[in-house]
Amino acid sequence: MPITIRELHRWDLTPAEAIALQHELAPQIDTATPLPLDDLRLVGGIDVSVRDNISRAAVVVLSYPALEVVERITAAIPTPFPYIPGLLSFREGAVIVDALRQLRATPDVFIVDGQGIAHPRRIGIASHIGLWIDVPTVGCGKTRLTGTHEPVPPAKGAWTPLIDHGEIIGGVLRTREAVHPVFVSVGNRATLETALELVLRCTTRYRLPEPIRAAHNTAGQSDAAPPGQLPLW
DNA sequence: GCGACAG
DNA sequence: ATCTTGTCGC
Repeated sequence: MPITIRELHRWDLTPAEAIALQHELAPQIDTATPLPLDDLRLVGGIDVSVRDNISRAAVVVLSYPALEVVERITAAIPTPFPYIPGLLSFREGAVIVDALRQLRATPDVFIVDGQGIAHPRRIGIASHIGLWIDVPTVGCGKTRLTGTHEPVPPAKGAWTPLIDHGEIIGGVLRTREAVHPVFVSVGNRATLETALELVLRCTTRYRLPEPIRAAHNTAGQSDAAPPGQLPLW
C-alpha cells in the first residue's frame, strides 16, 4: 500500500510567492502528536544531491529496529529553483515528491535531511514534505539555519534546545561522543521529544541516522558507500 | 546599512 | 549542494 500524496500547490513559484505560501501553510503543521515509537516497523530517509544542474532525490526505507534497507527509490529533474536560505523546499520539493510517488512501502515516519520547524517561518523542508504526505516527518540537519543554543554536553544522547524568539523550535543533539551535533526538529505529526528519540534510535556508529546516510549515499555523493555496491544507476 | 544564511 | 588529497585523532 503506497503512501498518500496530496497536490497542495505548484512548485514553480517566485521567491515572493514561495514566502507567502509558507506563511499560509505553517499553521497547518502538527507539532503535538507523539511519534508511535513503540510501533515502528519502517523508517524512511530522504535526501537530494545536485550535480550539473540536475537534482537527484533518494528515498530509502529501512526496517526498524534492524535498520536494513527494504526499498530504495530515486528521481531526477533539472534543478528548478536556486538555493535561497529559507526556501529550500522550492529547490528540492518537486524532485522529492517525484521519488515518493514511486514508493511501494508505507513507512511509519520519514527523516528528512534539513530542518523541520526550525525555520524562520517554521516550515522547513521536512515540515513541507510532511504536509504533502500522510506520514509523520522529522527534520535532521547538519548545520543551523536559525535559532540559538547553549553548548551541548559531549556525551552521546545529550541535547540542548534550539531557541528562536523565545520559542523552542528544535534540539541540538549529540548522536556520537565528541562529534558535531545535529539539528533535530519536528517535521509534521511529531513532538520534539519523540523526534529526538527517533533520531537516536536510528543512529548506530556514525554521526547521522542510518536512513539519512542511506539516502545520502543513494542520491549521489558516493562518500562512505560500502564497498561492493554495484548496480546503483 | 550590516551580518546570517538548511542544502 | 559542489569543487578536492592527504592528514590528524579517537
